[in-house]
Amino acid sequence: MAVGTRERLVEAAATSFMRQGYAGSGLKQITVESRAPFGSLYHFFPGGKVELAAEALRWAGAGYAQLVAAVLDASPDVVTAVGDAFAAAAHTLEATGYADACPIATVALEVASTNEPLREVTAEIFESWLDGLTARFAGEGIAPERARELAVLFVAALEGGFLLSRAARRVEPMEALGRTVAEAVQAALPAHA
Amino acid sequence: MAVGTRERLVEAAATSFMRQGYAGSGLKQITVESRAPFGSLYHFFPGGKVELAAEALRWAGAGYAQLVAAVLDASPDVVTAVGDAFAAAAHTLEATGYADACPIATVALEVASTNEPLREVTAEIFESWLDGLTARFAGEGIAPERARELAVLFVAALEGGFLLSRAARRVEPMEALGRTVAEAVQAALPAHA
DNA sequence: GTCTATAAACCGATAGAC
DNA sequence: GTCTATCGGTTTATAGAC
Repeated sequence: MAVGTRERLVEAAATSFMRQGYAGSGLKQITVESRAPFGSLYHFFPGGKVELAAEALRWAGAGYAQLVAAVLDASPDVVTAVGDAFAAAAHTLEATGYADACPIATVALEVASTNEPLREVTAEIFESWLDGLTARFAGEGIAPERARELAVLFVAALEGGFLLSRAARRVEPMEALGRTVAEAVQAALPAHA
Repeated sequence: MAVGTRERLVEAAATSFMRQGYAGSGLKQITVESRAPFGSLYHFFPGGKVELAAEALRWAGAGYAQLVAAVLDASPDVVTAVGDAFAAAAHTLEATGYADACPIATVALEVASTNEPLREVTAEIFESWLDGLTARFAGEGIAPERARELAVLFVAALEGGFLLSRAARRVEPMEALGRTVAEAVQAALPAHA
């Protein structure tokens, strides 16, 4: 088999959760879009919706981390790279009609006070993102505590940018954030004049 | 009457949407918590869930803007004020078990690609917040374009801070953002050395 | 006009035939 | 292990009694 039923279920679930949220996504619809029989869902995920969501979030979270890392790796200096990451996010928003954004955020806010197992999954994903970015900034000679602060700023601004730009259907907030976050990173560099 | 049925419905809806999201909130539950007969909901809001949500979002959005403005007004200098706002948000998160955060964000992400009327309501609320903050920063002698960028940074970082802190159930991200955003405002002040 | 009862559709989840 | 039929419960919304 090229792509198994199980993988199609995870992918369709991740897309549906990103665009419609957790409570707004129906399992029926996910199986239809996966071209999977409804019963197969409970064959592969005996834990039902929560187990499927946990796997979809982890899969999408790892993919998004790779995507951001690739954009950051493409630029030689870290300040330009940060600006490019926000520009890439803005471009993706425009290209997809403001549908493709963070695959974790909507669900994370929904489950933060209502579903403890899924809340822990989203916490692990965000923490892994922050760890990777902290190491990257620290590799530029920035002190660890400062590198962590910049990583938090990067992720929070990106998430806030998705929120504001999707609501307004304009990329201006995301573009403005690219400038201010890049400046903050610039100011933290040891070689900063 | 002290507080009318209609106002209780709006308040209960706003709280439910903030904690459980739009799709995750049931009208039945909202009427129970409002101590309102179910039929009264459609008496006051013939447009049903969407009309109730639009009014609840606008009401909560205006209230949150007032809350933030009060915190910012309490401090004489704007840099301290920005730090205080993030500290206040962190304190509220801890005091409410990470339940009381932004009353708009969860719904805004849910409806951004699925409900055009409500998406427009969330866009108007965010834009009113940004307008108020832009005017405040401009009042400090910061150029309009720069003031707008700082307003976007403030709101995006606050929203990203709610997301990261609620997921992790730790206030460290929100506190770190208070420091970095305050620094960004400091650097933009005309009197900045 | 306030409230109860219920309609009609959909939800997550399961049983069981093949 | 693939797939259908359906369970019991909940959803939004409405009809109609009082």
